[in-house]
Amino acid sequence: MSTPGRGLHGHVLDTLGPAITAGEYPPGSVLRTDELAQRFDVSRSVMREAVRVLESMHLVASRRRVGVTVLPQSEWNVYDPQVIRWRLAGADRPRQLRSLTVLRSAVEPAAAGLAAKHATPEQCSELTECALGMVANSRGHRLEEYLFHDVAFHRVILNASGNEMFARLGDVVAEVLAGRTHHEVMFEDPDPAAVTLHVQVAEAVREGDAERAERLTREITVGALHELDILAP
Amino acid sequence: MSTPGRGLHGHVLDTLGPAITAGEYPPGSVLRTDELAQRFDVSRSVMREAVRVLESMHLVASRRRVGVTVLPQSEWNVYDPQVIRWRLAGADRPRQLRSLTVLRSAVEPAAAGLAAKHATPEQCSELTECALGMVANSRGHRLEEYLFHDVAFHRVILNASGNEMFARLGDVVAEVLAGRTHHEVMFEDPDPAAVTLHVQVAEAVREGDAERAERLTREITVGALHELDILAP
DNA sequence: GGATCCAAAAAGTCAGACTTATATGTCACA
DNA sequence: TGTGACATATAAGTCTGACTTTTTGGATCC
Repeated sequence: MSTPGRGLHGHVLDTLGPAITAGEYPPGSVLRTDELAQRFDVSRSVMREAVRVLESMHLVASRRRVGVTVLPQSEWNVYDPQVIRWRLAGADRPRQLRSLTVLRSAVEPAAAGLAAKHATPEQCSELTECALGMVANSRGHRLEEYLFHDVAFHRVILNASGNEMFARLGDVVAEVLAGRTHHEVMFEDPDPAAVTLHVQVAEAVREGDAERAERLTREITVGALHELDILAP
Repeated sequence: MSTPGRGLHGHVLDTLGPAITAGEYPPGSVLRTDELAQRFDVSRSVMREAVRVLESMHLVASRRRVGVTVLPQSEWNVYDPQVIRWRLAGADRPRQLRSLTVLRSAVEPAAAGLAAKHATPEQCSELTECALGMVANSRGHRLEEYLFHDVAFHRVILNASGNEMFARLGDVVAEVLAGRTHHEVMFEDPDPAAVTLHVQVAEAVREGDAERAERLTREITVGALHELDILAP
């Protein structure tokens, strides 16, 4: 997916991270560095590096004479892309998808409004191109092609907002959209209404109509939330 | 502030992190682990742990035969609380405050709307208490006391939304509010209109009026944005 | 000029010895 | 019986030095 096999400590993280975020070790569980090092067949130095990374994500806390304690979910850095990926790969994927979708529905309309004010001509073109790509692939079960343009569309909006915090949510949105296509029930072609809305958002941004861009994007995200309610009520 | 002196590698991070986020090492700069270890007078193992943490924040990338490369700002995990703190402590604090305030103005109204639906009686009480605390300290230059209740108020809203992603922005909001009080020009007492709005939001949440809670909270955040425009146009 | 090979450089890994903080149990004393 | 001081064991933290692996850049050769 992202950066696989960036050393031994990376391999350890790929195993330990998902295990912790999946709740395999309940909060308060204590792990010992030496034992983990043995289990993963790596040296203590490598294991320590892995623990440091988990610590920086606030998944664990390391204390002398105690060990490596697993922290409660409320402490986790849930905005860390790595943590998001681990959790989306795990058991409570539905819960995770929902909370991310709620976040989207707060952020994306605001981003679209700003994009209408700040988008460069290039970004406007890209946006139109993405919307057209969505239209072109909205029928005939071309789900992957549709997804590709959908993700690109939302990335452009977030980037064009000019706000760094918004822009960095591009990966999150991509994960959510991909998750919807790949894991949820999706036999049918995308909702034609949603496709139209994307085209209209591109229009509004091009015309600099912030209010309209925001309102239309809100309709898109409300639709996404509604979809979740239908699939997992 | 948070977890000072959690070992030697923590001290290294406290120096290197702010230096990198402050742009002291331009993107593409190459550092060598051994040299850094010497500079900070720590062993290579400790230095490696620090580098691993910076790497997990996507501030740097470590490659064999090359060294530790500083990544461009666009790669940074800007939602990492540690990174946020480092950047707020640095030179582009104003920019950072602005982008965080824009984020707030997208998220908090939505959170308030959800809070109106999901807040427990306890949370409603807390909210009212906070609002009253703000009123009580809104005059006579009791800025610290006012800030305390203001932060608590917004934390309760975010938590009561029931959305984990929103809830985890409590620390960010706290930093922004604290930053405004401590570093921006703020001779005068808080805007009475803002105080009233907080009281009204507490009311709306208590009454379960989501639409009103959202609208009032939007007014608060619009005010915060407007304030920034006046101070740093 | 281009493909191939070589050597240096820096990160990566490992093993072992030592240090330090601290939770916990022990024991004396009240 | 409870309480405080003290000893001890434990696990993280640190350091060092040797070795491995990957990769870059240049030298060499065709």
